[in-house]
Amino acid sequence: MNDTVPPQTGQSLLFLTDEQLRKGIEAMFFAYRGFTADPDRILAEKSYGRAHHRAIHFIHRSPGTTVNNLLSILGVTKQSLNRVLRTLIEDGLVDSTVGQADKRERHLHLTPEGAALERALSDAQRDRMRAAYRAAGPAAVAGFRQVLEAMMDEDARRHYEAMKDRSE
Amino acid sequence: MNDTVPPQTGQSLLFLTDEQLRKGIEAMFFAYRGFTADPDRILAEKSYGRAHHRAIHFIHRSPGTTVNNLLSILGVTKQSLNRVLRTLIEDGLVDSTVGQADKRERHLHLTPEGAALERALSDAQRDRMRAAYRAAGPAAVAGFRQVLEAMMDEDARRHYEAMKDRSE
DNA sequence: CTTGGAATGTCAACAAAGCTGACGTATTAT
DNA sequence: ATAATACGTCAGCTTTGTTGACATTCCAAG
Repeated sequence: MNDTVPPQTGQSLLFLTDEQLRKGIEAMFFAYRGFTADPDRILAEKSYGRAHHRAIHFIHRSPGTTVNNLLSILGVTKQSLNRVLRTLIEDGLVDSTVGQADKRERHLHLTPEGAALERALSDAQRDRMRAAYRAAGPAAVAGFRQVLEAMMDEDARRHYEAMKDRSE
Repeated sequence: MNDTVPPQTGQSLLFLTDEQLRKGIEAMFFAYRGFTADPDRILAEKSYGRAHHRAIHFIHRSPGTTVNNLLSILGVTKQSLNRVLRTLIEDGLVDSTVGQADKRERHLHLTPEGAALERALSDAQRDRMRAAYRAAGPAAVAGFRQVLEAMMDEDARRHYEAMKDRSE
C-alpha cells in the first residue's frame, strides 16, 4: 500500500511503515506461540486444552463469577464453554453453586485441586513472562502493555480494565 | 508464589511482581483476539480460516518457499498444512511448482488472486496495528517488540529474525 | 547401479474447540 | 399471568490440529 517513503512530519513516523507493522504482526504470531507453549505442555499431560486453561484462569481471577459473566469475558458460546466447564466440574476442579440472591445463576469457584492446577499453569506462564520482562526492562514492559491495550477491541478492553482494578 | 513485596535491589523490580506479570498475560490474551478479529471477518466470508491466512502470509513473505520450510515456520504437521494448501491451490490462490534443482520440492507462490486476498487480509490487520502503534508512540512500540522477541521460543525467534532481514 | 533416505503427498481415523439451532426448566421481572 | 433471563443439553457441523500407515519420486552414497 504505502510501501514508499512516508511523508515526514515534525517527528519521525518511520515506525508506522508497512515494514514495521509487518514485523509487529509477525512478532505477535511467534510470541503468542511461546506464550502458550508452557501451559500447553502441562495441559496435554492431563488431556485438557487451552479452553480449560482460560476458564480456570478467569474463575481464579473472579471467584464466584457467573457463567454469563465468564461467557462475555471469553467471547465464546455457552455450548462451547459448557463442554469445558462440565469436564472441570466432573473432575472436581471447579464447583458450581446456585446463587442465593438469584437462583438462576451458578457461581463458579476453583476447588483446592483446581487451584493447584491453576498455580501450576500460571507459574509456568509467568516464568516465561518474567524472563521476557527481565530481559527487556521496565521501560519496554510499559510500552508492551500500552501497545497491547491499544490493540484490544472495546469490550475486551472493558474486561481487561475491570480485572486490573482488583487486588491492586 | 511471591505475592509479597519483592526485595528491593538497586533499581526497582516492581515490574516483575506476579501482579504485573498477570496483567501482561491477560493483555496478551485480550490483545490477540483483537489482533485476529479483522482478518477473521474477511476469512469467514470466503469460508477460510486462520490457517489459510498464515499460509498465505508466509508464502507472500517468502515467495517460492518449499512446503518443508513453511512447515517449520508454522509449526504444524504436514497433513494439517497440506489440507489448507490443497484448498488454496484448488481455489487458484496459490500455485505449486516442481523445483528445478530438486524436483522433490514444491515451490509455492501466490497467484494474482492469492495476492489480492493477502493484501485485503494484511491491510485489515495492519490498520489495527497502525492505530495501536500510533496511539502508543514509537518508544512504546520499541518496547512492545523487545518483550515479544524475548517471549519467543528459540526456533520461532530464528524464523522471525530470518524474515526481518528481507526487504529492509 | 542399486539402494537407502529425504521430501512430498494421500488415506483413514480421531480429538479439541469453536459454531448454529432448538428445546427444557427454573427463576425472576414486568 | 406472561415474558424474559440464566443455565443446561441434544444434535449436527466446521476448522484445525493430531497419529499412523503407506506410496511415490528423486538424490546421493555405497
